[in-house]
Amino acid sequence: MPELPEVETIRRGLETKILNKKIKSIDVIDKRIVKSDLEEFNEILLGNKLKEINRTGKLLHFDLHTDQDFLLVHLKMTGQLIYRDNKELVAGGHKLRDQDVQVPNKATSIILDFADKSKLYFNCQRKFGYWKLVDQEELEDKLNKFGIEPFDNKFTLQYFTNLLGSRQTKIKPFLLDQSKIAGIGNIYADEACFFAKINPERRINTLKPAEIKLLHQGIKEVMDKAIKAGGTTFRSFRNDDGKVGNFTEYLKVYGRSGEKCLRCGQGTIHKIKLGGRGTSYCNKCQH
DNA sequence: CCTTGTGTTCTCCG
DNA sequence: CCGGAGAACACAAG
Repeated sequence: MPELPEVETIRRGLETKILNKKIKSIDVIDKRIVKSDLEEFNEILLGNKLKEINRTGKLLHFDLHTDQDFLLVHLKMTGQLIYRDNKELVAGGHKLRDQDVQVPNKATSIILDFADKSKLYFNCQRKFGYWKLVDQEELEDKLNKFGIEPFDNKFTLQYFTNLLGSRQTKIKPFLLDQSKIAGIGNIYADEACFFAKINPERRINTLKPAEIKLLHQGIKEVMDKAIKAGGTTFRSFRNDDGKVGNFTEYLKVYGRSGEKCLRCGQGTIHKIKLGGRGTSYCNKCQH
């Protein structure tokens, strides 16, 4: 599941590769992905250049060379953005090395061809992801709906404490709310709660200041380490080179249900449903 | 029926 | 009665 660390991994990767390259052709293989008028989509992108790649939460937004034009790309659950340079081009597409994703493949939904013969492939197995062209106003409307970025300097312990307030709601669904904090998804919500030794079902107004401090630290630390490891590949995540992320081996609770707790050695990782989401935690050391 | 991110809809409460 | 909050549900495809 691409969450903040995975999307940031892709953003950093692509930033060194596709900026200011002329888009020579666009192949929209699956029209469902494009949420703009297809004709207009082609018209604006053809011959254009991507000037900047930004990320807010789990959403990528490309600043196009022409004024007032922005491209939103959301990976949702299974989206991949894979870049291949002209050296890897063979008949029928780009051939890959071991453990890589081969592109194009049956999940490939959009292909951008750049003037230097490099290509950007958008793969999306479940077709939930989208590409959408927006103007400045729509971009701002969209971005304004997001809460604070966890790595924003303004995201201090005090800010987090104020944000939590005296709500009675359970902590995990709150962490997943993109309008409060941007970019936390199911994996890092569970991992941050584990870090802070907090049961994901705890009501916010029962959290002690020391627990809030640990949770604030956990959100930042877990995602910082995940970015440094190039993200988590649980199922389909690949970086812009088509490679898996290495944070998977550091996961403490996500995907470990039924296994012994790696911290206390006594508890077992339990899996429950919380707010409609699978939720994993240690029954012994998370209170 | 499961997976998760997100948008919509509903209810509740002040 | 309005607005916000939060919960519940719907939807995407395999």
